[in-house]
Amino acid sequence: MIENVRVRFAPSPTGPLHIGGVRTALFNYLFAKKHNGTFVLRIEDTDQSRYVEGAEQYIIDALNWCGIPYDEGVGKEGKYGSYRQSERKHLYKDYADKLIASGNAYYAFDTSEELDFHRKDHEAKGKTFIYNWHNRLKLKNSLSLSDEEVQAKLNSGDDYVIRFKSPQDETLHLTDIIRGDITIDTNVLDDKILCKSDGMPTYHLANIVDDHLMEITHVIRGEEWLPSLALHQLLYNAFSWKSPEFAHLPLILKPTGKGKLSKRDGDKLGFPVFPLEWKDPKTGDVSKGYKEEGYFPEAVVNFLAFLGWNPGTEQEIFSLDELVSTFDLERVHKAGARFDPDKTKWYNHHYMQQQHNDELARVFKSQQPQLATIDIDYIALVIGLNKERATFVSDFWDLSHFFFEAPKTYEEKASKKAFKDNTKELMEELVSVVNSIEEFSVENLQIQIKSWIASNEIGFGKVMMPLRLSLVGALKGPEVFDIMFLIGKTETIKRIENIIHNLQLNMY
RNA sequence: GGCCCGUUCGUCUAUCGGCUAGGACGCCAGGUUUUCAUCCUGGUAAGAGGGGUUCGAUUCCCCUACGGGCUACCA
Repeated sequence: MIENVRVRFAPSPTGPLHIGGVRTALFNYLFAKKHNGTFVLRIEDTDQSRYVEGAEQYIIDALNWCGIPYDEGVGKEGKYGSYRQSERKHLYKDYADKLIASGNAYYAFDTSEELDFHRKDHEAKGKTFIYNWHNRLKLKNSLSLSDEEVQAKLNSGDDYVIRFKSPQDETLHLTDIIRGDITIDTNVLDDKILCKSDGMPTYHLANIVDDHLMEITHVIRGEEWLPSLALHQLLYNAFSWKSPEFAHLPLILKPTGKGKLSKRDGDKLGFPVFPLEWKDPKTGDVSKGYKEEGYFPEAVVNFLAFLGWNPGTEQEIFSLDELVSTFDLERVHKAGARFDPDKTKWYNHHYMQQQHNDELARVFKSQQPQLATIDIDYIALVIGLNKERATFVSDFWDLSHFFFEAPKTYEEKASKKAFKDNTKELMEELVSVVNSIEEFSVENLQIQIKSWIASNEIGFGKVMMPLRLSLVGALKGPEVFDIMFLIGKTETIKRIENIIHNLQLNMY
């Protein structure tokens, strides 16, 4: 047990939270809970131009739906607030100034156009433009310009950024909990911008300052941040702060093809990429969500936990509590994991079996207009008979519509198989058998019908197949006797008579 | 292009120098269910390639190949 663990999930409110983001949040949550620590949600909204209305609330809703709520953050203010970086803006400038004072950062006046030119110019010559030790004295900044010039520019209100002065000729030894030791030559690092010309900090500065101020002990984030680790470590060193420990999670990749999982993959292959449905406020485009598609949060969490992590045993079904006690960052896999929609469905089918029938009935009823007037207890009984073959609540109608309405047609292929010369006569006899059953129970139905078939040496298939067809309209569904019992004696007879009527018309 | 990270069945993965390479999803077959599905049993299928180190390498090292990420006044 590690003491006083504080971790954070720090998304940017630029759109709906991607399923990969949910997994990052989940691993943070699991690690925090495992060590009786605190899970913080911090909103990294330093880029006003990318801010999307509703995204922040979406993130909060998504975490809540998954059952991995944060302990501290927006709306749950603790002693480290505010938890929105836009509201912490005033903090960062002081820290940037400290870095300038200590010689670890400097002002730079190069315009975006000038930098673009340098990049293109280098590219044309087959080189890469990196703003760092080897050319910073040739560019416009407080290292190359005289103090007077710098002061004049600052006073006149010229745009400037603050850059980190990355060191020369050093070898950095970094440690990642998942990947072990990583070695970096500081000469390939560039002088990253810490403060933008609009006065806002970039991710790098805000992130380090906030993680320090919020006393974050472990930074668990996606692998896309690995290249920034050196800079971040250097920043901690420059401030003489103890850095947290780092763990970079493998990325979630497309089910097929190249690259990381994207919104487009979900559209193309027909599975959600977001936990909740999202309507883009600008375009009006709607993206599917796991919740709305009928996934249970337990299934999503269980599946996500196994993308990049495993317990080392053969157990694959884990409740959130079990995950908390079993989770271990050391067991996180290093390589990216392809997303597998089939396995998600398998998990959902599993968790479907654990749902209560009355709760499923409630959801089913609310989704299906035809069920508006049907008694909820009856629906729950139907659910009980069909649950094991359902993956989603939305499967139930196809699976069980004949419990609510008589079949209107009989499946052609099944009819050919079921209807023989004497079927009409057999069904007529069956009606009287059914009619004679006083106490209409599954057991009695089974006993009476089976003994009638046996004593007349009819052959089970000749009765059971047309009977099923009369009740269901197809050769599928639960036990016939269960169906007969649930729909009741009157309806059962009505349906058998209906098939007799159809046979008389020689429709088959 | 440069830098960093990675590479076991189609997919998710186990193995921390002894392997007849295990499990799960998917797929296929059989059984149960006088239906369909579920379920059960079985099958299919893998350590990128080449060098080392070692009595012995999937496991450790190097090279190559391939994959991924980063390379913005985005996070």
